[in-house]
Amino acid sequence: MSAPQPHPIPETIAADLALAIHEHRLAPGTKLSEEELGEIYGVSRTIIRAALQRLAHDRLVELRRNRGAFIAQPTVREAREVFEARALLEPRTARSAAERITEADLAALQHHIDDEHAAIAAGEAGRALHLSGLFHREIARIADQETIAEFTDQLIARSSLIIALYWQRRGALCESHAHHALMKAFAARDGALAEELMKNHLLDLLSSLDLRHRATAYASLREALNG
Amino acid sequence: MSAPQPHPIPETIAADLALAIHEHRLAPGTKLSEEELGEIYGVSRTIIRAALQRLAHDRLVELRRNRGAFIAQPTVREAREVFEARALLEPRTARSAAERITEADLAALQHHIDDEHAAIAAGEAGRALHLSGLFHREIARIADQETIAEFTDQLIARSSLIIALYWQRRGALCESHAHHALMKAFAARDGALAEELMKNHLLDLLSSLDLRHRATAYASLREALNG
DNA sequence: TGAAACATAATTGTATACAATCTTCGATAC
DNA sequence: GTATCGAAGATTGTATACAATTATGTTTCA
Repeated sequence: MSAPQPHPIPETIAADLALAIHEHRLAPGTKLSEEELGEIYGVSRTIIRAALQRLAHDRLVELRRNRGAFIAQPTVREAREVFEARALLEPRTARSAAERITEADLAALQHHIDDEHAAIAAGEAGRALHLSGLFHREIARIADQETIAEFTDQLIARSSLIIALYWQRRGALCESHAHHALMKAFAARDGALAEELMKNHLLDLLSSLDLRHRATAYASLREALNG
Repeated sequence: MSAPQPHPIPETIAADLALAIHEHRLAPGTKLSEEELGEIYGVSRTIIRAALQRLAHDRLVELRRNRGAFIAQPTVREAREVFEARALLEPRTARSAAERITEADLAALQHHIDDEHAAIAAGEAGRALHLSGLFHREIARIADQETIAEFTDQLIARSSLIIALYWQRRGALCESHAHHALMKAFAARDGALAEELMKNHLLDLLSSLDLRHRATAYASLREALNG
């Protein structure tokens, strides 16, 4: 959606597409036609190509030469590596965050959790997943490590694709408990506990994936973006 | 250099520019004119813009809207964060590498060290620095963690810029000893030792930076790229 | 002399046109 | 009936043209 922004620069469009991917409105493997995207956003292919290139660099989109752009389909190996990388970065980040978190930060985190619950209650699974990612993103921001936070952002985004492909038992709200426990550690400024909880949380996530099968579900571009 | 490739696609040009940055032929702050680059590489601005966008995503180039592209000038804070991130990723990577390294890998690493020494002996400081980075890059490859290796690549590239800006006492061949010690740990398949050595090596690098002053040195585009 | 304002030039941002490549689908041969 | 070849169509790759913005240098006024 959001066609007529004041400056529909590539960045804006890339962000919109990324959101659609996070929320599972665009499924892995979906072809992203340049002309169609151009019509949807009301810009020329020049802008679309820049946006697609950006997404490709974040590994959310795969560019095949002379073939076009497709929503990425992470392999089993990539899925493992992404969560292993997260398990390397985020626990340490959680520790830093716990050691410097402010009351305002705590309130913001709680807000994310509340929104996530509301989305689950409303049956908006995609939005809930996105908000769950934002929880992790917020922690990286609180830790005040911009460079690592950017890597984490990228890994969270790729996790959305991985979950779309390999998470079979979707209904489970397995994250809620872990996020609540993390909140308690943050509130107590217990860095060691936060680190341990985050580590286990990420390993739980990885083990909850079924890396044997791939789920498949497609949707048209206009359906996913215009709504 | 390297103007008439069979397919001077953006990727090729971005790699060439990245090499020039690694080898300190292009200094931080240098303006990258689209038209001039287009003439140098014999392609239109379309290709150049794609290459610049890619480099911007790797933080080697900064894009200022309506102003143009410039070789990035990492801040003091960014310099610290980059080496902290490396200190978080690379020691673990070195451990994995040590545990699975093959004889062929060892030979390749030794080859890098030899090349580096040859470059130092020949007074090619820029090339030596680049080869020093390749040593780290090779370790990430050996560890067989593609995702983390990519992050490491990016951090190594940014380190080149940081060294250009903040490394005052350049003559010192401070890395040689550390790389030799790492080689011994790898040869002994001693993961714990490799992890420890890498950690200290990176902290040494950070502490050898003078984060109070910025060095400045410019060169013309053609001078840096056509040679 | 110094600063502000304007005109001109240069550079980047975007759209469009054309070329190259791939896909599709039908015809033909076996 | 299947497979292969080929032509038409569609899509991406690149170059160019034009618009928008910024940089520069000159003029004018205090």
